Amino acid sequence: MKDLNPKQLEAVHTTDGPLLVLAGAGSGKTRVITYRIAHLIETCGFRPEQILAVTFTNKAAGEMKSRVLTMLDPGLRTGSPLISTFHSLCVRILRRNIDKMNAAYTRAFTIYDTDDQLQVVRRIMKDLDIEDKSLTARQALSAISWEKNRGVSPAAYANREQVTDRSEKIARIFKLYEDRLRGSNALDFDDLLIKTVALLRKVPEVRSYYHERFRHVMVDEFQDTNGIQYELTRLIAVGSTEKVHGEEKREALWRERSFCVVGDIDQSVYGFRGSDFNIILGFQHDFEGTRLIKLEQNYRSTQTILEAANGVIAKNQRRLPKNLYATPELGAGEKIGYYQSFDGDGEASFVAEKIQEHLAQSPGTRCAVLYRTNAQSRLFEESLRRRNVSYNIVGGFSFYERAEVKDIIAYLKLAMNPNDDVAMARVINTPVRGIGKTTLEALARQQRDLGLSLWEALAIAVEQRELLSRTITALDAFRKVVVSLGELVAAGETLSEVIKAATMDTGYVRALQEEKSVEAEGRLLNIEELVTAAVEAEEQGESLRDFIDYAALVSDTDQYRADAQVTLLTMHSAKGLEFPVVFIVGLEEGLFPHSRAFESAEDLEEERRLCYVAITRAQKHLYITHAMQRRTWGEELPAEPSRFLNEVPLELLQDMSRGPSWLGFALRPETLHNRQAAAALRGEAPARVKNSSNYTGKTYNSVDGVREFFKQRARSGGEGRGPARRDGAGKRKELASGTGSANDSEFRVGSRVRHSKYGDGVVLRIEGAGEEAKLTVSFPGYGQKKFVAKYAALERV
DNA sequence: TTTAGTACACTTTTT
DNA sequence: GTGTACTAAA
Repeated sequence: MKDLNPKQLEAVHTTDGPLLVLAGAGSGKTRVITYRIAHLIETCGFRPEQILAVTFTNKAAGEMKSRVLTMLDPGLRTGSPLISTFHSLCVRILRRNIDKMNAAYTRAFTIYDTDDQLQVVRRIMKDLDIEDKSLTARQALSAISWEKNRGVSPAAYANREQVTDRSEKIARIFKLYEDRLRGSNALDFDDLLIKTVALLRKVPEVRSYYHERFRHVMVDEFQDTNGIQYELTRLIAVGSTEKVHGEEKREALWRERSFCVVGDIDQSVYGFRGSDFNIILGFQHDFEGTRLIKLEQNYRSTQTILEAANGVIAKNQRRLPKNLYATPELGAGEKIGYYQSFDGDGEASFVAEKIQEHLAQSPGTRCAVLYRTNAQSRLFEESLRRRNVSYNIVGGFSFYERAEVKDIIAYLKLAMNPNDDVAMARVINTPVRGIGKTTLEALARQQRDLGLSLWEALAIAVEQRELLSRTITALDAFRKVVVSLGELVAAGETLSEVIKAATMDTGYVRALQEEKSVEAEGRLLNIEELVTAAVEAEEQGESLRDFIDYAALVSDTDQYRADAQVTLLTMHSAKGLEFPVVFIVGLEEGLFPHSRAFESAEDLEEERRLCYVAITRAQKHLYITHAMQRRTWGEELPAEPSRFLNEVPLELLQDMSRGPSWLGFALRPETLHNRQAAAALRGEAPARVKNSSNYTGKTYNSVDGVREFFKQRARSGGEGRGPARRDGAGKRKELASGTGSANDSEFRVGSRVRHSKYGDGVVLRIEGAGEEAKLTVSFPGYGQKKFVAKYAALERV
């Protein structure tokens, strides 16, 4: 405890009553939580099981768990505190108690991820014949989720005052969606929280069990909680959601008990999924006698980086004023590197080069590239790969999202809950068993008429024998496969045995082996990996149930490895992490801030908080970059510099661009004058702040500057773009002007080429000519791949 | 019924 | 650029 400052120490030592810790970025928040847990166990004598700490991501939970475990005296480690995400906490509670609620669910319930939910909605829309483009399954689902999270039932939604054509459709989908999930004994991510809250409210024994058990409840990243999550934690910590009146009652409640929430409204970046930082603002009001502790000493970043972060966040209206003090020993630090590139490739090259410099100068330095959307990662992957810099990427596609992995898991889900319609629809004909569209439709019809699950409909179909005998045989074979898997589970077979049966006895692996294609090889490897993961989980004492739940709740963010030299990740995933060297890329209007945030001032402020989060990840070196044009949806479009660039105090920036840049323009005296005038105007008219036009006003000058710059560029021919740049537009022009010939094709049989994913290979065959040509390329280790020359990112070596 | 080929939508951010 | 959903042919 000696290395804590007085404020941190106060937070650790406050062990009775409600406690609100406002922790600025880099102020040692996780440290405080872990020390506090250790203190409660080692000094106050609470048993580890009496402590609950809730986080939002598995990553944060895992990190906290391991830090607590290494800190605890091994002698006192009789059990471990429950450190978990909201969702896994709910799964845990529901698996033990959901049947006590009498709500048609059993403890064998299945969890539906977003993909499963979409399948359900798509099917419903098909059944209801709602298939116009104005309402996509995705939109319907997000509307439903929004309503669910606000406690609106399908009936209440249907009876609302304003009924539009759209809302009427959604109401019908909503109703069926809930029915079908219930029929499949399935819960979606929202349900996990909603049903847990309902359970704790309805069943006093369950509520008091958890209330009595957890004497100390802690919530990390509290600014990201939504109403339901808040309710959940209150039900556990307080035993009710009522305000506790009267000094005496409060004292009785808080004796040897605490409710500690930690957060920072400037880092609230999950508004899109319903989080509401008004909850943190109202906390003291909800709990009389709340102890408030502010952690304002930043131990992470240099003075320069902090000033940049403060400069940006100061532009937000909706916030609590806050001071974040730098640690003098860390010094002012280097200026912030600014780079304007011609396009996305140029940006990626700059970043990769700088990373190489840093790694050469001080080997072992951890670098991170932060972007707004996952789609941006590709260019950085390519440029790093070209330079042989190994990297670690967080997000994108997860292992558990791969088709073959989901297939095997669907079999396991069916073994435990054959009524899981989504799982059933997924594997009933995988591998192919001759159960096609017609048969499925027949089953679906019966299902609808009799109100059954797909599984029950199948059993009846087999019995009635009204289908072709060949079909009946196929259906019965499938039924037997699932039944025998179910028997294994019922007999208490081990996780590894069941998963082996799910891969072998279903014929899944055999089908892949017979395919003998490269893709099948890859799938087999993934299945192998899944089995290995299951065996390892079993060694950790996990059951099949645990394993499946884990697969449903892990996100891509969890793949983060702290030891990697270079990490590529979104700004959202970067929350809670720190890196000596940080690149924030794609600072362009429409990308960051994202165009979806343009409509409302609130959303823009959330984007700005995201910018604040991104900047404060940096410890020593920070770079910000933007491109003059960027490829979106395959189209190269001009991009305007982000308004956030203008909000960083410009004197903190050092221009590393080749040639003239936006920054150079912004720093010209007359421009500066305009900026100051604009700033003064803003200061005089604070009432207009809510108007979003105010935001565009700030970048107005700079936008003009960019146009000017573009004009100049057109005349002078532009900055030095890399000679290796593949310019799709240029090629198209050549073709159009009639110069296209066989010569036009970059490739010949025998050419050596490089692909971003498969590495170096040799062209085996070319079909067609020019950019439409189809190339067959052999890659050592990956086999043969086919590409269309126009689309494949193939480079000649 | 299956498969190959093509059209098309996709891009916030996460459990 | 990429993955999925639909369509046409076998």
